[in-house]
Amino acid sequence: MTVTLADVAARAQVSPATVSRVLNGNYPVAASTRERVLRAVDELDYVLNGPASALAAATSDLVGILVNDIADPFFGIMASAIQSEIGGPGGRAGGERLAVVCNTGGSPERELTYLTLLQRQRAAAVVLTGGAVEDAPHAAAVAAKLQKLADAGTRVVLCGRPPSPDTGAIALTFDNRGGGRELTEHLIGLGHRRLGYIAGPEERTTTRHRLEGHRAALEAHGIEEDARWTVYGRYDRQSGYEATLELLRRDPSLTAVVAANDSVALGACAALRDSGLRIPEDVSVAGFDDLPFSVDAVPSLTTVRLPLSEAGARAGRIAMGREEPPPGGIATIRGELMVRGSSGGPRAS
Amino acid sequence: MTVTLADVAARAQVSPATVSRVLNGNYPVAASTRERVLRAVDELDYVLNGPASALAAATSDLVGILVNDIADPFFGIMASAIQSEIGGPGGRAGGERLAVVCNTGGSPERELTYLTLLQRQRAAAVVLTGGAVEDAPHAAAVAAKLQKLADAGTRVVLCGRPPSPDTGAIALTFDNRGGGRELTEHLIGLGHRRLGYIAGPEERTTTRHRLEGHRAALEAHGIEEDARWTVYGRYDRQSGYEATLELLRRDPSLTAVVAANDSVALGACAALRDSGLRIPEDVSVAGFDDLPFSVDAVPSLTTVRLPLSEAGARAGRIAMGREEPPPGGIATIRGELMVRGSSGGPRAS
DNA sequence: AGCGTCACAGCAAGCGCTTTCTATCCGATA
DNA sequence: TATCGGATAGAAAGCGCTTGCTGTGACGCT
Repeated sequence: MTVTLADVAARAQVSPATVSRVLNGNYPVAASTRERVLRAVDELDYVLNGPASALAAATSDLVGILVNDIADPFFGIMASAIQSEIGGPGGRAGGERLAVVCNTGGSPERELTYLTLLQRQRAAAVVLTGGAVEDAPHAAAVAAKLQKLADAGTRVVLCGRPPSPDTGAIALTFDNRGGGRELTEHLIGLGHRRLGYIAGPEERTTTRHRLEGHRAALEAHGIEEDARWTVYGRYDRQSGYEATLELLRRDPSLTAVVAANDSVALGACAALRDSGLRIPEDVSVAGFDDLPFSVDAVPSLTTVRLPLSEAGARAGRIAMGREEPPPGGIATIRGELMVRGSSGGPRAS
Repeated sequence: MTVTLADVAARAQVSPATVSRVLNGNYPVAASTRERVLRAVDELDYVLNGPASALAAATSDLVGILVNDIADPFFGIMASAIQSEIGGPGGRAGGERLAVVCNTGGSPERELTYLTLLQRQRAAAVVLTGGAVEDAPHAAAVAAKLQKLADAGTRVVLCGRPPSPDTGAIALTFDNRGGGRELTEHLIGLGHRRLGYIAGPEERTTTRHRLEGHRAALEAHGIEEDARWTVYGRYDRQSGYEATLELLRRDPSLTAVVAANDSVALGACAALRDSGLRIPEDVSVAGFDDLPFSVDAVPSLTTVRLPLSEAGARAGRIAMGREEPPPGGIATIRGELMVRGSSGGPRAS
């Protein structure tokens, strides 16, 4: 039924071993033999059996990429960059590898299950993107899993995720705290003193770090934060919309709204507009990430640019062993403040 | 070193066969035995060897999803929906399956290579999303590959892609032509007679179909198209920006610009604004797809909504054999015209 | 001429699991 | 009580490939 190595060997009049070696190309094979084999492969339209070779060689060419939400460009961009370096077809490196993008939906259980699935497939490497969940038991479970993967020879890279100490995982972390702080300082510098903050899900590291940066900025400038000024939500537009209405309800005198990310900021803009407020004349808005659409918003969004693509590419290269991991296995990647149209001085109050 | 089935068997005092049966759960195993085995699995922290079981069982639990550009929400949304039905952790269906999202970057070669890689892994199913390339040799090569996959028992589903006759592939096709026509008719209905069109890459089916719809509308209303009114580009914002400037240069009297998709439309809006034109007072703009950000654009984008999520979910279910394929293996999915702020009557000329 | 050296090619032993077929134990049936 | 069939468990034969080790000529060297 299906063509096997043996069939090719028979046709090329060589042993299966030789065919295997031609296909894997890491053993001397005479040119004439090689050609004969390749011809047979071609004629029989032979396709290697992946599982069989993975079993025999005890390695696989799968690389897992875990993302929270594949529909979110934040992850899409990173995944794309990672994958471009993983190889896959078109990648520079030989040895075609299959990049597996796994959508965890932000769920800790799914994350764990995917990790197990990848472990089961004996993945060559795994890249985890995006913030982690702070829940201690889960964090421990994930750490244990990463440890195990690393022990089994799977290279583990965290991209845009806090380091996971003692697991052998390389971490490329975004400086969310620093970015958050810089962003809020920018607004404070413009004269804002009453700033609302729309945070992401409370249990995520990214949420906490950005918020901490925000608060550090407030504190540094002697601004006492009002508990009403922070609302938690999700990392999506709708959440931003609703949270903004809530903020406005709690304190209509706010002159700026800092959002957990750009999508949230967009929702915030919509809510403000629907409430009859102008941006930035009445209320300034700031996002985070600088996703492609942010520059197209009207007004364009003041935000913190994260080098998603660069970070992803680097993570991919490290995962493939094509780049030295950073010293200590940890690198912090800074964001860049992008001042645009959505932020301005506060209205006279 | 690594724990194998045999180790578990030894520990549970049963044969490897029994362990396998417990794990796969499709053979009667006494409750007490099962429990003993599961305990051993737990204690040893055993993880099944995927390749080995795939080899022995001659089936794998990998499902491939091919997308043109993972960083583009159009594909991200579909991929997400497909994956949610594929199972993966959290999916309803048992038998966890690993969804593999492959980024072709729109390149025919990569598409083919990924298909081979998937074939090599003996994927359980493959879903191809997005338009195809029209290039005949390549189309034939892909068709042959799909045929082979289908023959090997891999379920093949096309989602948002034209049917591939005689390959055994199920097709859920978007009615790009109809949508394009409806959209342009809307603009014509508003009084526009001079409409620019920013198409996607010339060799893609999606591009052609949408353009055909546009032209059909023009023709139906007796509007003769000026060759200067069509510009080809890519499916991204920048392309829309540049193409719009080009259109404006060619014919400043245009009163509407129809874009290949929403991203392009956003670029068009930016270009128009930068050219000092108001939307829709001076020039109306229309997009296609209705991606999430379209409603947030200012003005919000008139576009054709494609039920990406629903289509993806359905494709996923069909791929998993959990839903009947449509009669004839082909279903056409219609878009829905969403009239919003970016389209209005033409300026008095 | 004799022998060590290469450069290749083949043998065969698995890799870790699934699954068919067979053996066994029991309660049920006559 | 002898027989049977159902319910479980085990033995063993692969699944298709990789790879360490073992030939085997051909060549070059002394």
